[in-house]
Amino acid sequence: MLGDRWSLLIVRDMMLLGFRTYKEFMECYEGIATNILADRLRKLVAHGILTTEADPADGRKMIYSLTAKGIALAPVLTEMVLWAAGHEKTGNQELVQQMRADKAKFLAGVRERWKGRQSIRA
Amino acid sequence: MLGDRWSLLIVRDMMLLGFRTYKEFMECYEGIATNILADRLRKLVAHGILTTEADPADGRKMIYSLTAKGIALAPVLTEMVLWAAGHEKTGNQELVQQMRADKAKFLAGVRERWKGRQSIRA
DNA sequence: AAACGTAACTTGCGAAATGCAAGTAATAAA
DNA sequence: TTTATTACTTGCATTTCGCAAGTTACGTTT
Repeated sequence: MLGDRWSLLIVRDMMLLGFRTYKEFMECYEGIATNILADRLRKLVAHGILTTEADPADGRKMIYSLTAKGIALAPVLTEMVLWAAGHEKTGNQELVQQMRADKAKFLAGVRERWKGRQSIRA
Repeated sequence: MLGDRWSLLIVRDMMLLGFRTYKEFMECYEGIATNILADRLRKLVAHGILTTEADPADGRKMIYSLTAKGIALAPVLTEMVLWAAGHEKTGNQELVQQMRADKAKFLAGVRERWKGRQSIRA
């Protein structure tokens, strides 16, 4: 269900970088095909990890949100980031430091930031 | 590097179910193609997550072992199992109970069980 | 209001990855 | 010495993917 090249990256970057729109994903990932991005977003919604809603401020935009189930992936992603930081060359050392310094606090922060940002339709 | 359908399952089942040989993986996973299994094992070795060595007791067998880098994936896999258990229908509730009851103890147990079982070539 | 730009897609096509069936080589068991 | 087992490889059809080029709906500029 998350066992492909892009799905977890999408969730990670929503959670850690605050991505919310198609365009943000498209511009961030080199190599992702636009049909694949659309497909992955659709599947993540179908699996109850994301929701979509139209942006009230701009009718062209769709806003993606993490559901509770999606936010619950935070510990998985945190451990993955920490593993990668310890065993591979990775960027965003600042984030890694935060995670390492106090994991529980970091996770609480993630959950706090997503409070209220979730769409009504859980 | 782990972003495909099988790699993490292979590591998970080595870690949690004690799989060590090609045959064990082949019989366990429905749908995995034998060339793909060979390819994934090769790539995991190339990435330093596994090592291979001939079984001294049976010349036909190759024994796969987790490296320190592979064992370091334990927290990732644990969080994934817990997430899946909480949000999807999964099996092996006994294991899940153990993880939930005392995560640190569970992880210590995993590391302990793999002590000495690693091949000489780290 | 006409023209242009932008966001989120879909479609078509060649290339790469995958699943499946059928080998093969080395070793072990009968 | 024949048969079984283990760990693969090879060939081929199917599926998935990356890339380029639309398409549709909306927003912005003039």
